[in-house]
Amino acid sequence: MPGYAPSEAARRSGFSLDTLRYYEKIGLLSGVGRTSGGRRVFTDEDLSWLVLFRCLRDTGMPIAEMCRYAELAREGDHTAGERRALLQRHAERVEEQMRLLQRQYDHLREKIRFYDRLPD
Amino acid sequence: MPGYAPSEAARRSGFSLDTLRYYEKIGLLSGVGRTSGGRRVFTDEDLSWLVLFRCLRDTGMPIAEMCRYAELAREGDHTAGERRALLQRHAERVEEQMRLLQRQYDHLREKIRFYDRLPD
DNA sequence: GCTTGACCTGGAGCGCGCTCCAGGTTGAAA
DNA sequence: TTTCAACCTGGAGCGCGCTCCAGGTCAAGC
Repeated sequence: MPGYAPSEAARRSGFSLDTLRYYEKIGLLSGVGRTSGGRRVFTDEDLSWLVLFRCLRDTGMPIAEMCRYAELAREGDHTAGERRALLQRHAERVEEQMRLLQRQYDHLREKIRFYDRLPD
Repeated sequence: MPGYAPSEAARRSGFSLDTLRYYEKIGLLSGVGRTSGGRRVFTDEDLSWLVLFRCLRDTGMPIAEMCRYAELAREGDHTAGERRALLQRHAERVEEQMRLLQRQYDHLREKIRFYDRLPD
């Protein structure tokens, strides 16, 4: 079990130190270890949670929903079905989001082409 | 020149009444006409601006940048090059955004498949 | 032992993009 | 003529997701 200092965890996860502390404060990330002096020590497992949070945030999941997911995971294996369903619903929203983004990107490209057809 | 009531403009653009007023207040949408009684009348041109704003918002452009674009447009034809460049830079950011979204969507799908492989 | 920089906590503050409210006006339909 | 929903203005408030700050502690290197 290596154990990472806060700055290292921040670097690896892409979250700021403040955000890591914030995630712990709101109970999204829980059970982060401490040194005898009270400093955080992040494990590989913490890091893999952070990787997941990064994925979910980048795809637009609200923090409240990530909290719900984390809470379910803490409750144990019997919540696996509910967790899967939560991710599945989110994935569908992401698909919709990707379609919208593509559609609006196409409009944007067309608008740019309009400028390209302009004289001078 | 048809001319649309606020509620009709809201319906057609997908923005709320408050948002339409807000966009006018901050100078994003300018020169919106009024009836003698002071009520807004949106033209087809206003509507096509709103369609553009919808496209830019949906693709994540900050409002300040849309203001900049609108301001350039008001300055006249000689700013066409700058406007094109602004949209082009935005389009590149959108491409990056789409790549990230796709990547994280793939991770999400993989995570869901992990649940699918679970017993019961 | 001293310095220094990384870290701690609790809590306030912020930037964005709206959204809501109070209190008043308008205008089309009945 | 009356009604009443839609609209007006100015300004306050909000939800989100951090971000910053003060005031202090810890620990590695000199």
